Amino acid sequence: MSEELSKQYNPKEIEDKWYKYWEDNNLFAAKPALDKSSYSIVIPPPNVTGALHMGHALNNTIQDILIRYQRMKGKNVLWMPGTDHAGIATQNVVEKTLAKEGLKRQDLGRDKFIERVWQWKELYGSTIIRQLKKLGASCDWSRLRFTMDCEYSIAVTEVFVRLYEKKLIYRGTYIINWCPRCLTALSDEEAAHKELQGSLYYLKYPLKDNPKEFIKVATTRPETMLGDTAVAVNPKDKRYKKYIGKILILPLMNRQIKIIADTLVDMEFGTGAVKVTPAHDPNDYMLGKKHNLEFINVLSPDGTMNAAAEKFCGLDRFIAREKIVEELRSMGLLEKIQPHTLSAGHCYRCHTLVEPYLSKQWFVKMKPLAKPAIAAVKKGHIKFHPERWQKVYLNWMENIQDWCISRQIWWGHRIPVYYCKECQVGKSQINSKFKSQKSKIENGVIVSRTKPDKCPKCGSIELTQDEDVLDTWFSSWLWPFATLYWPKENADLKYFYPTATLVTAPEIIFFWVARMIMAGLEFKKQIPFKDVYIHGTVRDIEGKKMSKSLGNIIDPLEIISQYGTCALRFSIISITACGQDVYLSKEKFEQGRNFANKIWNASRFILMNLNPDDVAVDLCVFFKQEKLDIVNRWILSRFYTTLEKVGKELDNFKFNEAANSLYAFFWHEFCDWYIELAKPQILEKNTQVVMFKILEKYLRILHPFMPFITEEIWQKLPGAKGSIMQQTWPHLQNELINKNDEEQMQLAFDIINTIRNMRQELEVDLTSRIEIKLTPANKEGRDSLEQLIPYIKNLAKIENLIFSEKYIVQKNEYACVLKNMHIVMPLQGIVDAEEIYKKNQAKIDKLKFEIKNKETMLANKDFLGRAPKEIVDTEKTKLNDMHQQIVKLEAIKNGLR
RNA sequence: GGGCGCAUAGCUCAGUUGGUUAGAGCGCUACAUUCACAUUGUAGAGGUCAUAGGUUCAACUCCUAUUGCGCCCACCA
Repeated sequence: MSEELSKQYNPKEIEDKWYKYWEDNNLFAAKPALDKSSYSIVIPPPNVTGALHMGHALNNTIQDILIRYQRMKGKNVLWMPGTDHAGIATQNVVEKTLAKEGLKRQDLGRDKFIERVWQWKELYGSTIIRQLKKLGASCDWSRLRFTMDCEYSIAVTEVFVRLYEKKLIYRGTYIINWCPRCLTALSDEEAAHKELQGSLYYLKYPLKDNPKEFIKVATTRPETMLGDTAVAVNPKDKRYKKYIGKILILPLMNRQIKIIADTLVDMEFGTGAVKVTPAHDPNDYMLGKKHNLEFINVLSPDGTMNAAAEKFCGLDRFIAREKIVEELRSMGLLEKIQPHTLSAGHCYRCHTLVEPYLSKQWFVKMKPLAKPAIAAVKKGHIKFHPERWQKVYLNWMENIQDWCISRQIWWGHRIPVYYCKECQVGKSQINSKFKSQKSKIENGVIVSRTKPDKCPKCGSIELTQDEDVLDTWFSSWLWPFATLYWPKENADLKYFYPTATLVTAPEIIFFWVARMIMAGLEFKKQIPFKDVYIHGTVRDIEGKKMSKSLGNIIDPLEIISQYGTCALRFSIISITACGQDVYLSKEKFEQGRNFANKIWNASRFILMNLNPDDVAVDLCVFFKQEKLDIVNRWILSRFYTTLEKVGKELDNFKFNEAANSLYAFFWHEFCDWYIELAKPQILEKNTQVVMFKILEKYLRILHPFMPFITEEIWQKLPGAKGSIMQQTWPHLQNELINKNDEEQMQLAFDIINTIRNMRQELEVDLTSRIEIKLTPANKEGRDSLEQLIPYIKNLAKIENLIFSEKYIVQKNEYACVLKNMHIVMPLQGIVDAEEIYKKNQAKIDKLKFEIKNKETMLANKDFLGRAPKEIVDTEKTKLNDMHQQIVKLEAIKNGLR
């Protein structure tokens, strides 16, 4: 007898204890074992700067459920943990701390700054890891990786070199997204398009031949006009035909620019004439190349105007915009300003408006990499859950653009490219004026796995490494195999790769998921994972995305300290339908807390009443030897039905349904009915065994969802050996599932509930014991009811239960119809007979209507031909029941009159 | 401009390939309380399944259109 369990579940006291126990006993450790098949998951590495938020909580709970489930099912599991160096984000954070000391990174210099970042990482970088442990994550922490680890860098460099050698990496000058705050190039994915209220400015450019005649152009960014080198019109446009080839004078700059014709120009938009700024707009860049125009860069990297902007030099782009508009207005060259909404890219890290900017960067040619990655998904080698994300993936992959991978920041993997001064090599010259696209730059570029001592061509030792670092995602896309020390082909890599499932959020399908598939196929010649489970976005109760800046965060750690980890995990899983967004409020975690408490108290009750000597038996053997009563048979059947259901749901990534199945079984069947029914016979051996075995097995299937509470209770069970983590997932025992027993019990429950209803309806004292007459429709019904009598009597508080053969209702009696059953109760107190009469009449009318529908359905040849036999049969029995009910209702009705 | 998702009880949402009387949690109402659990129990009220058509013996479920909300992608200056 255990009496040490407190009245309420107290998570704080036990969670850390059990987590430590698991770690101390190496229960998370994964080693290749040839006699077992592997199941591995790589964690989406959180940023080292990160702190646990609800998105992590959801993401990692799902992974932990999968891992713990597969571990118990006998798979050799690996959950690979790690963090991401998060180039720009981390650099920003460290720069902020520097700013507090009044320093800039340039004050420290590159090496010192990077040292500071590493220091910062040592101090704060493991915060998120500690928090993941609070969440119960069962990662193999001995394998913790970081995307800037030495060995990881080897993989990154290897990949760069291989791609370069395959001519899939190239350097070139193109319009890229430039963040003037972070002072770096961004990939297309890192420039998040947002709508903003802007203006459309109509400018007038005078013709050289006739300064009184103007061509009007419309622009949203008037400051770029300083870099205009042409105006373009559509060749079909009648308004402008006569001007094609003529020369305009660019105001403020007094530069001569040509009017060119190109079909790209939309005649409908603006004035139909468009200013062409090849250095500051992707479309204009294309026009510039096509028509051999000059490329004039008028912006500095920090978003101020540069020397090419002459008198506007040094002004911020937005101030310059105002000044230029003012000056044009005073010159009479501003036609009008219209409000205009446009969508423009913003830096995904600092939300600054990015500038399309001409600069020399490194790119990955994506089309050849995308091809096999598209095929892998189309052939079904990789499956998305829910399926709809497959379309999103394919759509992006089929329209993929080259990937700009160089970043002008310091924190990250240095590009493994070296330039030989002797061989006349230029380095990335962002701020240079562009005169010619044809440069000899590729001469003297050395791409090498290790730093070369001298130039292989001329032998010069004057080598400088490229200043830039690689996009963070250029290391993340190698995560599934680089964490296993690729390019070394070791035993771990062979055993655990490819991984089984990737669990992630929709936001990073392009950034990460798609690229991992490409990398896996390119470098490992194998898909990186078989299933991709995309969960929803966590939002607040108003549907807004949870974010620090909006201040609508619910802190998972706060929920953990208030309600416990198990409550957090259970709640968040039970409200996360496959791929749907999650709307959270604090109150939603009460359900998880209440459930944990319910499990706690039910277990406490069972343990208080348990005789340990009785329960040390094998359930199946016991079941075959003993003749169990229907209540015990029923709950066993229900348990195994639930076990089967939960297994299927987990295999199909239906986590919320699995959680709800577990919840409904335990609370509404095991506690509400079984324990209540079993109380009078709780000391009988049969009940002891069944009650205990179900609790013990149930704890195991609940464990992946609620690891701490199940471990705590498990350890208190008599005969418990080791951790619940090490137990096997219960085997399905089909012979214990008995649908007939389930139906019988359901009938008993219905009777009990009906009697309770009748008492309430008739205002009969609910505590008093009364006498009830039951009229089963046939002998079988009667036989099956006889074994249920004690239970029904007890729960429905019936003094005496009499079977009667006739349907006749006496004068001071009231009756109800339940399926093919007739329940008669003596009338007590004052009851409005007329009202009951009317109610019955309404029921009869409704039934008649339904009978009519059923009859036409059953008379229909199409239905009989198409519908499965089972359905036809059940429909027929239903119809029969209905007819019988009508008869009985009529009898009751007539009795009342 | 293209694509996707959502609309079901007062609120938040489930509902597997069309087939019981459409479910859960929270909230609300009534009753219960030395009994494992008030973080409880029993019951109740509350739904024209967004709207309009169509397919079908049968539609919350499939098709078409409409409305409202949300998300993603896109070079309209």
